[in-house]
Amino acid sequence: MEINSRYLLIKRKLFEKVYSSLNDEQRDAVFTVNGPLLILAGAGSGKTTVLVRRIAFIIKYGNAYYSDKVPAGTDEETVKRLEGALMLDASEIEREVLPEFICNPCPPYAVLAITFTNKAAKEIKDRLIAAFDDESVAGDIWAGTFHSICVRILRVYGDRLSYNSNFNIYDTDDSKRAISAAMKTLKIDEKTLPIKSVMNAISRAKDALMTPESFLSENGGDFRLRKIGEVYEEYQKNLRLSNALDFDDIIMQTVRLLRENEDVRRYYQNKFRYVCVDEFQDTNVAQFELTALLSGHHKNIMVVGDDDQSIYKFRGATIENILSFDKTYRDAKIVKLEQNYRSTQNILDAANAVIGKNTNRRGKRLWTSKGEGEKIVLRLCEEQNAESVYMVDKINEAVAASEATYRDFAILYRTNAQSNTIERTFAKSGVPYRMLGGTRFNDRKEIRDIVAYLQLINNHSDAERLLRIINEPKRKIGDKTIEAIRAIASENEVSLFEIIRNADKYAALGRSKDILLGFAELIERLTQILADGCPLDAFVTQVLDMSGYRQMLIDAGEEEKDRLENLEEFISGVIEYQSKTEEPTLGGFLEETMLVSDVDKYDESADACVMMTIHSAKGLEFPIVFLPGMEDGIFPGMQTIMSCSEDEIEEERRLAYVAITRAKKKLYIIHTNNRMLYGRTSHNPISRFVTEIPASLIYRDAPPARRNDGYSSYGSYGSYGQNQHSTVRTYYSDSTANKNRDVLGGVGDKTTIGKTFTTPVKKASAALFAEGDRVSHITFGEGEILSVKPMGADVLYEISFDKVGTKKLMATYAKLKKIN
DNA sequence: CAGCCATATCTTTTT
DNA sequence: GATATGGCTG
Repeated sequence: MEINSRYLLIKRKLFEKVYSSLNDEQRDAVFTVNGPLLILAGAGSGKTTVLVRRIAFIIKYGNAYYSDKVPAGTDEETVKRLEGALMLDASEIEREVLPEFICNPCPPYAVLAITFTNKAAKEIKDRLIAAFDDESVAGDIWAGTFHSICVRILRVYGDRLSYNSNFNIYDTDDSKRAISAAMKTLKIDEKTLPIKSVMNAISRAKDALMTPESFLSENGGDFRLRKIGEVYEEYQKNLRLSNALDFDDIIMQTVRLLRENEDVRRYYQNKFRYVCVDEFQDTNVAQFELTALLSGHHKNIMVVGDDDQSIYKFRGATIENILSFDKTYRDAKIVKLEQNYRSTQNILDAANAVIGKNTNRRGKRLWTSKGEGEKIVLRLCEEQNAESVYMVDKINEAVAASEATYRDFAILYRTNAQSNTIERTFAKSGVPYRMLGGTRFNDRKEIRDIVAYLQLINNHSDAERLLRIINEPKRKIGDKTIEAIRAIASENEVSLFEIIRNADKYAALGRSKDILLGFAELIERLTQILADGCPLDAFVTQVLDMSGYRQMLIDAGEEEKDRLENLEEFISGVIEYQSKTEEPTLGGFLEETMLVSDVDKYDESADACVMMTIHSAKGLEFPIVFLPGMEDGIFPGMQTIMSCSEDEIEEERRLAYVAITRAKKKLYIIHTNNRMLYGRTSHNPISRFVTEIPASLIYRDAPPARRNDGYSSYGSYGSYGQNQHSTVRTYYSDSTANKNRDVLGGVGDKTTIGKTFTTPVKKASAALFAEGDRVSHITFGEGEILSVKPMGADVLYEISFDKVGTKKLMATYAKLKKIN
């Protein structure tokens, strides 16, 4: 063989040995450095490892592996030496041999890694620090969320879009208030046009990079959409006057900045030699465009994702981004990671079977070297309490047998509504648990208020924050005064604060002018105190004192004690920020407050079961997973079923795939005969996704035999039931044990259960109306019933409304009235 | 302007 | 069934 080929071959072997802890595909992904690269990473396939090691590889070795360059003077002797080096152990090779292959390595500041969540960004940063053993190298790498990276760019170049660099960020709640205000200005009634749908439409428009102008010109024909477009226009105008951006703006305006400013675009395109994007299946149009722009010069864009785990369509993600990546980037290389390091083969087979029913996917098949493992346990319970009790029992059994500890268990549900029953049962049982997704600390009123003060001090133009606190504590500034200020401000196209500061110049503000001037002075004095170098924590205290906010809470006495405590905690947060930040500033603190939620810092060390929605479980793994409520009507939900849209069913199926693949060792699937939902008992059939799992993978855990009441509709495994029954008892320590046990076993005299069981469940509002009837609906107005279809316990009406066209409505939800 | 009662609503959520 | 919001009244 020719000397050059031998050299290249042995070089690659040396790299492969050093990276032998990775599998072939993972290694290929790490070594592929140049050009567009799509990594299709199945659940549990070591995605983050690959991402981090690839970045480290790029910085250490550049294109060393795939480069065909052979150094001048390479001869037989060189090759012999390298062949000899193969005998060395991996760390020796890495230390002594690999450096001679370095080929055009990349400085750390030229690498950009983008994620969706702070948690993911932090994990990548931490692992990079570990990889380099040198914090400064890792620190130079741009690793952050889409939003944090865009804000970083906008703080520098925002002036090109006429944003001041101290712009504020509006979260969903602020933006809701602002949209509501815009609708008021336009005299659009929130009843005819629900604010939620307006918010959603505007948000989707921004995701798709549509300006108010393009939105209006595209949708001018439709009355409803035109109204939404007008709100969008007004809202956007106000954001600008407030020198504020909402979450969607942060991305969209960055794209605009890069598109419209060649020098800025060039600067970042030259800067970022390598762009890496995590969770690519969750990107929307704007984010896709952003990554394309940033990588537009060097074209070294790597994206990792899993089309089968795309579950955020409702917030604008377009699965097409990942499905057609190689159409956008014709020369893209695709690497599939299908080896799973998390679950047993049974669990993977179940997941493969379910997701295999989807058509709109690239196709992957997860496998593991772990072996089959236990079967998936399928359990039918009578109703939702029994379902919860079953989970408690299984957890107690396993813990008592020392097979697991509490933290090994996760309960994943489709909707938060399911969590109530579950939580109640767990609370009674004494099993320690942790529930994710409650109200966040930062969403509390007092925290939002103090943050609003700080935001207003940071950026006097911020209208929403000003309105939030101008009368908090009460300053006798009422609606009329505010309306007057608004009118003047809007007329002059200046900020509200500007008007308030000059309140004495406007006759309309006559009576309130002293109060308004006093408020302006308060804000300006505080601004001065900060400018004079007051440390942040002391400053926040000043704000609380001078504004009278703290006094207001103290005066309220015992009732508001919690709020005072929360404010103390907030100040601790400020102190924490100060100590970890080199140059703490108010702006920096506020940015972190807005862009970093407190959800990701829950205590993982506590030995407790975890409960959360399937959505929030994405990316996590647990030895034992319970999936309660696996019923058609819940999962997939009623809305999805009624939409009759294959796309939406596929999205739900992906969610089912995510749910199944969270489990490492054991998976419990639970469904019930009767379920109380929205105040009604419904009997849902088992989820279609469960029926898609091959029976051979499933063990049906039959409930214990019922008392001789003739209703044992399921095959009764009497002895098993008895057995389990007594096992259960052992672990209950408190007084509620008997009650729980009764529900589970169905042995007791729970009349309610008996009733639901014996009486056929009433058809909700069955056949109240017939085909041809004229009905009226609270939002849709009047219409004619086209068809009546019984569906489970409910009835589906297809109604042709006079004003809004044909809609399908469930009798239970649609409050319909007959008209004669 | 605050507090109370009536009413509507009922996926999924991070930034 | 539970909750959040809104409108109304004192």
